[in-house]
Amino acid sequence: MIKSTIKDVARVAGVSDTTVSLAFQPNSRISERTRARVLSVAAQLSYAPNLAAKNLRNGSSRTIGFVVNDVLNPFYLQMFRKAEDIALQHGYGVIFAGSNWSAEKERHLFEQMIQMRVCGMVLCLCEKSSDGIATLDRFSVPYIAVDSYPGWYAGSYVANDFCMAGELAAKHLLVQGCRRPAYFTADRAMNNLSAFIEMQKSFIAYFNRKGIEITQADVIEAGLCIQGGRDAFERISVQGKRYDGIFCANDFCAMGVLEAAEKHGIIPGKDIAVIGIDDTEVSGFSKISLTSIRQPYNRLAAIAMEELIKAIQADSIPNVKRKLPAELMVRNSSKLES
DNA sequence: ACACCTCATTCCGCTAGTAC
DNA sequence: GTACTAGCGGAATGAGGTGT
Repeated sequence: MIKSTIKDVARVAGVSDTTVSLAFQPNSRISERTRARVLSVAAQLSYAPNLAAKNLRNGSSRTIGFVVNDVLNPFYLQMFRKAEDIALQHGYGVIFAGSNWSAEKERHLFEQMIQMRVCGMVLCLCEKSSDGIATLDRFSVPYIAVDSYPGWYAGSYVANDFCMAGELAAKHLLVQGCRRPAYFTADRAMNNLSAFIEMQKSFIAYFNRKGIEITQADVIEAGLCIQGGRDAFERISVQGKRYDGIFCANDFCAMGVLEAAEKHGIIPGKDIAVIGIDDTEVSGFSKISLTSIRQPYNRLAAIAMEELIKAIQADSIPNVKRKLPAELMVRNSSKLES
């Protein structure tokens, strides 16, 4: 525990506490000789400026909150890393926290961050309740939603274009010759997320426009993990359903589908085309070679953080509504032999 | 005259202590 | 039970002192 204060350093260095404070600020109005002496004493006494007191005086924490749904999810971590880089460049720190898909925990995290006096927040919303957003509005905390946002949300966002993602998947499957497509969505706890619904709608609509019917029966609750994909494929096999193209709500689910299909003697990339979304690092691994839809998570995090900091510095509300395009990464799992 | 530095004061939000 | 006050640790700043 650091026990030295600015006064201790000032006493030992033979200067005032003001001079100690100035010594820790670059380009401040003290001589380099005094600065060196003060910093040397500070080092001897293991003194570090007290951030809490600094924040107390300034009325600002220079900290931005970043709340996601699942801290273990690789693309949330990827966004966090980029957002933190941008924040640091502007002299801000970032606190990262996960709601674990719970509206109650989400609101609790927002309240905690308000009490910590964060300057603003970047949000991956669980979309199950508007209470959290109402709380941020009540305390005039600037925020930007990233990745996706629910229908009732009226604030700023930098989101992925999930309609485009659904269409890219559908178009690719159709070109590969698929005529019996299915959509493997998240499990019941999460499949109301706008991202999954948008992808589902645009995927189905594209096929319907091309005269291929997809009904609710072809929308399979699978989940976002490998086991979920395996189990869902086993279920449809037992039911006797045969599909020639499957679009999964994420890459892990798609990997489970690849494995289960092979177990049934159905070869992905030959008998069935499989597409995931997120383009995780393992998807490109040659043994897996999963076709996936790449979302521009780094750009998304960077734009959101830049816009948020701009608004904080201007003491205004962020004003950005952007959807970033997705990109299809074609690999072996979806190349059907015609 | 100028650079460098000190001093005194104010401000911030919260809370323990005190007075009524 | 309520209201008020002091003090916590720094930053900021204007006024003023000191040395060259």
